Amino acid sequence: MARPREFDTDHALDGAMEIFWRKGYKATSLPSLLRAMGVTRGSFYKAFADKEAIYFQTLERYDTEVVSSTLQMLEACEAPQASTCLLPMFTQSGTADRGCFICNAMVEVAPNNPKVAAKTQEMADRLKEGIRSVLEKRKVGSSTAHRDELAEVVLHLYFGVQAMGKSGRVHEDWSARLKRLLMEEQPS
Amino acid sequence: MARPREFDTDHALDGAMEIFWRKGYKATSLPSLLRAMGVTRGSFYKAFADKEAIYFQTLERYDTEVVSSTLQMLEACEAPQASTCLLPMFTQSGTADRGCFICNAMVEVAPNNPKVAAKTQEMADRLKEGIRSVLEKRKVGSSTAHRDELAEVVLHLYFGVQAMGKSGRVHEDWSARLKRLLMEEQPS
DNA sequence: TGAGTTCGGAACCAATCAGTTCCTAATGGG
DNA sequence: CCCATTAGGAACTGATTGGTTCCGAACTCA
Repeated sequence: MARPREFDTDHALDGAMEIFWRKGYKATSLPSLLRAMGVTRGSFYKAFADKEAIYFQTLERYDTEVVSSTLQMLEACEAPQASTCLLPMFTQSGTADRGCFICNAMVEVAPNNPKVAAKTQEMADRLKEGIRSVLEKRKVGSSTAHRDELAEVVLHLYFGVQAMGKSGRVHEDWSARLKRLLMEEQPS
Repeated sequence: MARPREFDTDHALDGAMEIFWRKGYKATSLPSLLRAMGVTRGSFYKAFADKEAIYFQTLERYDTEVVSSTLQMLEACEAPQASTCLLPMFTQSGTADRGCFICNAMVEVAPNNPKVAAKTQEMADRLKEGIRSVLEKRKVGSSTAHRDELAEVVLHLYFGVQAMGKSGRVHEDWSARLKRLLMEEQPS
C-alpha cells in the first residue's frame, strides 16, 4: 500500500558508509551525507531516523560486507604460509586511502558512544577469530595459547598499520615482517 | 610596552591540549575550547590565530612534553630486559582514557591536513627511534636490521593498542607478549 | 603625566548545523 | 474510481558554528 520508495536503501547505505568512512562522523555534514546517499532530507529522516542512527547502520553494513569478505578471504586461502594469507590485510590496496572504518570509528566515535564502542569491539573480535583460524589451520606457534597470543599481536599490528596509514606513512615489507613474526622464516 | 597578558600561555596551551586530546578536533567547539583554556574570545584570536593553528601548537606541545618524557623514560631505563622498558607504553595508565594524542591526530585530522600529517609522522619516527635505541642497547635481535624491524613492529603495536583502547578494550598481559616478541622468553 | 600600545570582553556576524513541519505527488487496496 | 497511506521535497526552526569588530581598561615607556 501507499507510495513506494524511489531510492534503493542499500545503495543509499553504501553512499553513507563511503562518506563516513572517508571523512569521519563529525566532519560529514548532513547536506553532504544526503548528497552521497542520493536522498533528500524528508526521505532521509523518514527512512533512517537521524545521523547517529545511520552511522551505526553503516558500521553494521561494514561488518556484513567488508569484514565478512575479509574473513572469507582468510578462510579460503590455501597458501601453505599463514603470512601469505594475512598479508592482504596489511596492504591497504583494498581500502585505498580511507583506511579501516573500524579503526576510524574506534578512535573518533567510540569514546562517546557505547553502542559504537561495543560494535567495533565485536568486529575486532571477529577479525581476530579469522586470524586465529588461519594460524590454527597451519599449526603456527607452539600451542593453542601461543597461537591465540600471536593472533592478538597480528590484530593489534593491523590496527596500528591502519592508524599510521591515515597520516600517509608508507608501508614497507610486511610480508617479511609477518614471516619472521610467525616464525616462518629466520631473521636475517 | 603596553598591557601585559593576564593569562599564562603555557597553562592555556595545556588546557587546549587536554580538551583536544580528550574530545578530538571537530568535536571541540570554540566555547568549550576557550573554557578549557581560561581565555576569552578576543584574547584567543589575538594570541593564537585560530582553531586550526592552536591545534597544531598543541601537537607540538605534546611532542615536547609527552613524547619527550616518554623518550627520556626509555633512555633512562636500566632494566636488563627491553620489554620491561617498553611495557609502560602499553599500559595506558599514563594517558588514562584519552588514549594517545598522536594516534587521534593521525586518524581524525591528518587525512585532510598535511601539516598535521607530517608532524604526526615525525613524532612517530621519534618514538620509533627511542624504541630502536632500547633494543640496540640490549642487543635484542640478531642484527641491526633485525632490531630496526622489531622497533617498527613494536611501534605499530603501540598505535594498535592505542586505537583499540579508545573503544574500551582491556589490555591483557603485554609484558609476556613483548617478552616473546623480542625473544626474551620462550613461548609456552 | 601623557602618548602609544596591547589586552579583555561584549556584541555582533554570516554561515552552517541537525532536525521539523507541512503540503503535494504518487501509489496500492478495496 | 476513490481513499488511506506513504514518499518527496521545499521551507523553516532555533541553536551553534568559527571568526570579527569595536571600545574601554590597563599597562609601559618616554
